Amino acid sequence: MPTSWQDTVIDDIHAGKRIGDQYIVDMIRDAVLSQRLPPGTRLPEATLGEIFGVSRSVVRKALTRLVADHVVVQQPNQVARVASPDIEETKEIFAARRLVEGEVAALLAGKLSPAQHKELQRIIAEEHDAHQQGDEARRVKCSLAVHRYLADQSPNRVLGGMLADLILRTSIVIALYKRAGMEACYLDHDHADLLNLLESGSPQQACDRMRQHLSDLEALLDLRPQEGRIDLAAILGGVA
Amino acid sequence: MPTSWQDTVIDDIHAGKRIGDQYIVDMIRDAVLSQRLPPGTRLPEATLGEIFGVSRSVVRKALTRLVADHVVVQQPNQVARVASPDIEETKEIFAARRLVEGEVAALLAGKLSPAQHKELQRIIAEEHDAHQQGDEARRVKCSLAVHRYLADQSPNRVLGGMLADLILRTSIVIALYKRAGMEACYLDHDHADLLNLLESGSPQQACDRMRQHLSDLEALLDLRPQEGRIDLAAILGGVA
DNA sequence: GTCACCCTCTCTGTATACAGCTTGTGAATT
DNA sequence: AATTCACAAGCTGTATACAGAGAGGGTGAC
Repeated sequence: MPTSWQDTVIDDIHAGKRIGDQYIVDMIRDAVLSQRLPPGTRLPEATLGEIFGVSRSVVRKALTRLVADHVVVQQPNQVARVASPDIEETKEIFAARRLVEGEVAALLAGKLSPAQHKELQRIIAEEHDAHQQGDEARRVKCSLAVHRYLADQSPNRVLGGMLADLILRTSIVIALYKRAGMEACYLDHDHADLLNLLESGSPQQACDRMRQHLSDLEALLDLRPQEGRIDLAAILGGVA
Repeated sequence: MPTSWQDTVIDDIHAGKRIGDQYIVDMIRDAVLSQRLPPGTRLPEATLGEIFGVSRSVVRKALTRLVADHVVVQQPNQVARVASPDIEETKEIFAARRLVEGEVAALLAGKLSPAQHKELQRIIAEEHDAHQQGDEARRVKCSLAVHRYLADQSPNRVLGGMLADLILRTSIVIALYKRAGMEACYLDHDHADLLNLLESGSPQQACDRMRQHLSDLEALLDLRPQEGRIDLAAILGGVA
């Protein structure tokens, strides 16, 4: 599976890009966000080193940072793995995200610059388009882009950073707990609604709508305490 | 300055403790919390390695983690330093902390176990005692202990973790911006009040009181845009 | 057939070596 | 006296070597 990265990496090297720990962190983060790296995936240092063409020193630094971000878990003398939070932690992540992203929405409400409004509109339009065409991967990417943009544009950058972390962790738990058969987590007009309230609503309205949006998202997951399945996936997991 | 650590470290080694990156992270975190390491202090890898009796590999891992925690800042090819946030970031840290710790207080309100109540009471009593005796260092330690205990006991551990980070960052900015002449940041009955509301108040009341407490704390700082002083301290700084 | 043990292989933890960048110092020049 | 240039020292970035922990498989005894 990481073999598919090889080519990208080689391209980037030829493009003169610098391969360092930042690069590796970005690549892995992105792979987790787009659910190309499922929770529980093994991430041996030597393997990653070969893929990215660097020594273990660099890989280790990248992994340490990813552990701090809660994207990767590491136990002493064991292979690092993509995190796979349990159900309780999942609920806590959503609760935390409601709190933080609700506040970010409130801070942004009524204060969007024309450029910001336009950018959000563009992303949401593309998301809608992707959905129409059934291009699921692109739709997910756009959906994430909406929230990541809000995190980036948060007037309070500390909150913005915290939100960026929570978005990442949310992606992981969605990959873990999305209902089988449910092709996607798509709430049709939510993002457009949200944009309207950010543009012309009160902070309280924007906050409430955001919190509702996130609760709806959480409700699409299957968070009942069904023992077997998750642990199996996580522990036997690998990439197979 | 770090020489004072030497002895502690040697003791710990003889006590059979394992010196690893976790140990170093804890020591530095603690030194920052108790304001023994002022913002801007240089932290060269080799020096830390000698002090703790480990190689740079271990020190580098510890520093990477501290950077992720926003306790230390690192620029390429430059010595790591204790973070020294600017005034704007300081305000953002306080705003974020009001949001998070307010929520934690709300979650805890009316749900304190007898053991939790007792422990908080004990810490607050010791804080009061330390204040009476003019033992400033101990009072600060107790004051921090109150908030750290709340972070630890947060029913939502994700929020708890975020709060722990914010407490650390708050300590740093207090060290940076506390008013000269103002010996301490002590709000006499705030913690006792808070405990009362956590015990018998509504979530909303506890949240509001916590937010107020944090705003009062922020108000004790000197956050006017006075250029020179801070940058001087941070940049010329060192430990001198 | 099953269980226990041992061996091997893989992977991580740590130390160390070397290369390159950055900064400060001192001399030479204007 | 001020300025610039060059050299030297201090530190970081990266690679690599080696030791030790863990997991899995195979073999032997019961």
